[in-house]
Amino acid sequence: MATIYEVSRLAGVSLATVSRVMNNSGRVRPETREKVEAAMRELGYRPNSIAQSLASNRSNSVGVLVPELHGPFFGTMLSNIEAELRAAGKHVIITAGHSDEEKEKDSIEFLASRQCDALILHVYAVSNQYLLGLAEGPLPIVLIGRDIPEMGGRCICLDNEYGGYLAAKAVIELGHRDLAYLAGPLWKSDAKERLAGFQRALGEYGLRFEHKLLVEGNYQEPSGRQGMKRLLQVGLPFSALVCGNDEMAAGAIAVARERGMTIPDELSVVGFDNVFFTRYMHPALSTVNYPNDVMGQMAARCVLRDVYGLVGLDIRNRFEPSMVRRASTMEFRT
Amino acid sequence: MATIYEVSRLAGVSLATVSRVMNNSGRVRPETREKVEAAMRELGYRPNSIAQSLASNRSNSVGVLVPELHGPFFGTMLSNIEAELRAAGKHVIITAGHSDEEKEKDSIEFLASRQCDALILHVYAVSNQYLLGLAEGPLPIVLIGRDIPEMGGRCICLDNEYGGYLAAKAVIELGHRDLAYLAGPLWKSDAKERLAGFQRALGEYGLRFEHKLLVEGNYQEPSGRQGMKRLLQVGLPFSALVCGNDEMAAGAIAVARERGMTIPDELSVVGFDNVFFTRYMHPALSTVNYPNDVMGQMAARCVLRDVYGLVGLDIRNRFEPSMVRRASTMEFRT
DNA sequence: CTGTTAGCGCATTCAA
DNA sequence: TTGAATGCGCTAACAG
Repeated sequence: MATIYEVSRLAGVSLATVSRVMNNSGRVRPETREKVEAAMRELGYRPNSIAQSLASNRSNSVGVLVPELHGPFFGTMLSNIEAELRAAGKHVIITAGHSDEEKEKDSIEFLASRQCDALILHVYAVSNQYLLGLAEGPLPIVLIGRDIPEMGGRCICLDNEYGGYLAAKAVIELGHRDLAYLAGPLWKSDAKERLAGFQRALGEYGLRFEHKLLVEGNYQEPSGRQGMKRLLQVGLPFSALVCGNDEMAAGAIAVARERGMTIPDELSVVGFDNVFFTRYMHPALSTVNYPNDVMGQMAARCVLRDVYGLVGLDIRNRFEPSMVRRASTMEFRT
Repeated sequence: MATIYEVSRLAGVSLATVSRVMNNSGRVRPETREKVEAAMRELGYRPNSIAQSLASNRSNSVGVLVPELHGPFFGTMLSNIEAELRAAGKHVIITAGHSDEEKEKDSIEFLASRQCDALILHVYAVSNQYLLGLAEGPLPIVLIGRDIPEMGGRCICLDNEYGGYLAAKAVIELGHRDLAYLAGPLWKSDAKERLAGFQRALGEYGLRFEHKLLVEGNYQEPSGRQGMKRLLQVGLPFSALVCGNDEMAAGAIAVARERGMTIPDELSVVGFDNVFFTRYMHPALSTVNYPNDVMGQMAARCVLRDVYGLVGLDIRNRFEPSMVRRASTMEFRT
């Protein structure tokens, strides 16, 4: 690997000059620049970014922490974050926090020790207090999917409560009056908010919230299956099921089908997130759209602007969910 | 941020000693070690990994290049790579190559300039020659999903040909004699191999391969829809459809259903990869299992062993696909 | 067992 | 516009 020193010798200039042409910093006479560039080409020179980082105290890499790397939800988010950052020449270091406080903190430490210039976090387990403390430190952070007002514009989030509201409203307006709810893990703020929105809709339409028809899952498909079984055991009738996310909806539908129910004729089902596979399901799942792709992009732009000083970036912080009507819901019929 | 120098002063020892306790290198008297550790704790010291990398010429990070970050297939692969490497204290830098030669090379340059200790690559577009050239360079690489014999044990791959064979065999043994094939992009080696296996099975069972019932897609769901439409236009009957991957199978099934066909009664469908959503489909998709999770793990172990010198790791290079029979296939009936 | 010393490859003053 | 000098924080001989 050629170093800057060899380039400078071949070009007959000093280290500093080579550094200047690399970074377009300071004035360099065009002819000198040419000489240097020729030397770089001849040697196949590639700057050592580690050394650059050490000298400039800037690593050009941003750490990203999401709950999981697999699964339909975070993949698209990561994809957009990477694309946006990569286009700006920044590296992405990715870790998974597994919704566990210990692991989330561990990941953050991990990324921080790697001298990331900024962190993009989608975390569940760590407290707001912890995050605020972190935000006061020297390492800039941007949050996705979590709203902490004190953090100013450093949160990219969705109105989950309204999403839950929309989901309930969608089936209520189809005439359903007995709704069950298959919640995500209620210690997670988004799951709790979605449920709250659901309950608000019931209230607005004068429907009673039936506690027995609320079951808590963990956002995974198997818990959707389990939850559906529990709901059926309750013995109370319900003609519509609203789910905390799409994966649980998929599980619930599978169980309903095993029990001989047809969807949507005997049961309308609504998911949440609008992950890609909802279109492949049969019937295609009605769900609440979560624009996690552009939200990922916005988080990336946030660090591009705040940390790397890029200007003229279009950035939005708050997003509204929207209802996507497909085939898993239909009018209530007795 | 406290530096090693401040720690050494507080502990009343030299830089070198602090370095030794950090890296467990060289003998250090227990009491000295204690003093140093106490000082580190008191200062909340975290080593600057950039500086470590520069000094040791080792970045403790491995670059990973996959075609896409989203989608069901690579997510689980990445997840396992990250987990395995992370457990060993290594960082993962992820980029996407988008099956484009330019972008793949670009990504590799990108990762190399970041001083990765090794690269794990799942690439389609770059040539074997290019990869062999790369492998001769100073940067160790491990390939997933691609077999280049000259690379020795540095390939983790699946017998795609056999997978295609199994898929065809599965429906043939159910009595189907008219099979259609919805291929992946045939310039990709895995797509080509899967098709070859399919054809071999036909031959072994004395069936003729009908060119008109071969359609090429691009591994994405919309191309599955398109492909299915094209197949139906051909006018030749077929009672079974074998697909190059699960996403295309999902698209094909959607179209079949729009045309009023019932699956599997009127058409048996087989996918490939066994991605997670095949279980959520209705009917659940019969498919060929691709153990990309453990394959990712094995690739990670490969670099752990070859680059970081870990020993005692269980590593397998070649994997066999297996048929997963679910509900989308059934016996042929006239 | 511990301290001294010399870089790793580059950015960045300050002079010239 | 350019060059010389200094240091980023740490590892790795080498010496003691």
